Amino acid sequence: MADGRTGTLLPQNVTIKDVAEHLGVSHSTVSRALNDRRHISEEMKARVRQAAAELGYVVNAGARTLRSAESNLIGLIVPDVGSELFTAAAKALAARCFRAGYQLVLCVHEDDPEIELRHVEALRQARALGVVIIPTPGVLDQTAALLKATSVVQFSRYSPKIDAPSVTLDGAHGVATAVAHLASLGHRRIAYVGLPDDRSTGWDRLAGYRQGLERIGVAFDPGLVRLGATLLEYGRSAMASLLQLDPRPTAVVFGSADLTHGGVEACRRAGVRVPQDLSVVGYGDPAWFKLIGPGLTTVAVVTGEMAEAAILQLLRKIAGGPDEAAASIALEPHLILRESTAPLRA
Amino acid sequence: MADGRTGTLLPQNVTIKDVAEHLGVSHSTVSRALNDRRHISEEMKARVRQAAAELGYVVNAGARTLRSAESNLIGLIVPDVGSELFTAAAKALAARCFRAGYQLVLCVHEDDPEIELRHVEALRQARALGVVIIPTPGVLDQTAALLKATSVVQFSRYSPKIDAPSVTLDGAHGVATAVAHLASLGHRRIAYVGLPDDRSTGWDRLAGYRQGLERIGVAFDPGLVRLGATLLEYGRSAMASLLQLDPRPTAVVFGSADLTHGGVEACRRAGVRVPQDLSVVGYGDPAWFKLIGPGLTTVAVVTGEMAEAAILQLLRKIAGGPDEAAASIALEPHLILRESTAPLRA
DNA sequence: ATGAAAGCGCTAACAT
DNA sequence: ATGTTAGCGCTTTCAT
Repeated sequence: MADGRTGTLLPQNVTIKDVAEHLGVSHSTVSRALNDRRHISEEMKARVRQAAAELGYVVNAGARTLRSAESNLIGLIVPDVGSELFTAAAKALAARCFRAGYQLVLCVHEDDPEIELRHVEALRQARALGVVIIPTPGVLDQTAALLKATSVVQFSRYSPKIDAPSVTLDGAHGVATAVAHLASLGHRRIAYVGLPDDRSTGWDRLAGYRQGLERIGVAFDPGLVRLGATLLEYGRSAMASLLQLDPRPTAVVFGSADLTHGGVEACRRAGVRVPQDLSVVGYGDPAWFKLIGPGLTTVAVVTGEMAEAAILQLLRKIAGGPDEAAASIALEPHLILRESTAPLRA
Repeated sequence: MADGRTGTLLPQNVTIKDVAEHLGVSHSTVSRALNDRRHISEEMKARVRQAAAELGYVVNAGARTLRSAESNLIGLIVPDVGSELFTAAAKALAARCFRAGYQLVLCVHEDDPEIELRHVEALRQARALGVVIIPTPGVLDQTAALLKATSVVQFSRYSPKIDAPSVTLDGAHGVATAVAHLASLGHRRIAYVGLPDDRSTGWDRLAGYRQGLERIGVAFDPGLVRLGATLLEYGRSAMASLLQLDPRPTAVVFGSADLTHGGVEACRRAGVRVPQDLSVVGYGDPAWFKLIGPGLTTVAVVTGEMAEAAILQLLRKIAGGPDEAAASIALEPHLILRESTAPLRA
């Protein structure tokens, strides 16, 4: 009764055997023809292709995976899907994967280690070939263990638990440069709004802030620092609270694009003029930063380059087997000077 | 020699047979235990789970797919990965898929129908359960045919070739409303910068522009219309050329977020003040639109709602089989009034 | 150049 | 409650 092969409308289950039967040949011949193997006549190849097309044959990737023990899946594991960083990574990965015949599995963990684990499990189950991961701050041991069986590259963030090379940004350098720039304009009360220091990107950039201050001989003042993870909203509230201070900071450096976004919003709401009342250095460089007020001075992340570097590392690892050596690299950000910073006014 | 099962460092290929052997039971018992089937003692379940964990067993999704003829893969096919729309769709889909135990395959076609086809082929090969697609303007027949074998929902754009319901936005309504708003401020020379009319989103919004003009009794003037697809750059150049006109338009409506972005940039470069010299209505509402100048008046797309609607449709189709009826729906955008439009000056 | 047969890892129908 | 067996669709020996 429930025979999938009768004339039910959908030609769902056409297999290599059906094609073979249709042609009166063996199914291995069909396989050879379709896969362009040797020891098969051109004529047969043509006939098989023809028949396959007519019958609507579609190779079953699952069966192939079963035989070869490897899929064509590459996992992209990220905290969220709206960030500049994600966009760059996804864009580069998508293009490269497509060209190489891989499929890209998108996994969003929202900074939840449990969700992250479940994604990694699913990728292992699917015998994913490789993984690009922006890890959560609290990667679980089990996650790290599972990841060992695959080619992995850490992207943007780095977790020491995960035994895989990383492609990151030298955030410390970026933020230190921002502080130096502000100092050169005469600023001394420089605030910092950044990510929590439980993640590599957080402590890295915070360290840069401290280094920057040290170099200009200004003591670190915890009262001028705000760290938080809810990004947009936190940027708003942190900036608002800094504006309450007396004396106010004369400049502020942000540690993420979303925090910058929130901070700028807060300034606007409070009627604070940038850069007349407050100099601002953002972090990251979404295309719209240049449209904010007179254009936002910012620590520009070379997202495209980072993404390309990560993908190339991954593809190399995949091609070279699990032992392919691969070094972690950290790219240098650079300061883009626009109009949101100005000399300190007496 | 090349025995995967010897003590090579990676415990790659642990199968249920290995677990069974380890326990001295049959592999079907292991399967039952692992899948929580009936007719199996709690004790055995526990022993099997324990052993599986110890040996590092990971189920082979490929084999499972082979048996069941269905994978747990859902395809998301989109033109690009940076847009507000994509972000909304990916976010909603990712969350829902995760909860339902599906994996999300990201496919980027860059508006190239050939690439689109290859993605659809790959998804068919992988026996994807369902597909959410923002189709290219020129969907190929073969693509449409392949898509028939799967549960599909069209998102944002609609292609008549594809036999699947769509969740779109009533762009005509949105743009017409924008025109009406400008007319109420006294504007008559209202320009339009939009997408090419080869895609549903293009002609739809253009139609809205014409309707809007008609209602206020202004003749359609092709000289005030610019249509292009390269988005950001086109927005810039189209706006620049409109600003050359004599007499200039006193207001402009955009037909996409990226075009808006480019257009605003062009205004800024040309030293045109918004809204004093030119009233501007954008399209879409990325979070940063409110930070542009005094805040951008815009046709707000309810991306979140759209995405949710699309996902729900898809999940329903997947659950209900291929014959599950599903109606196309078009959501209403609404105008968000900020400060980029002003009464016409004499 | 082609066919026959085995087996990848899993589930499920059918014994016991 | 557990074991035996077959078969999903494919690739790949090994025969012929």
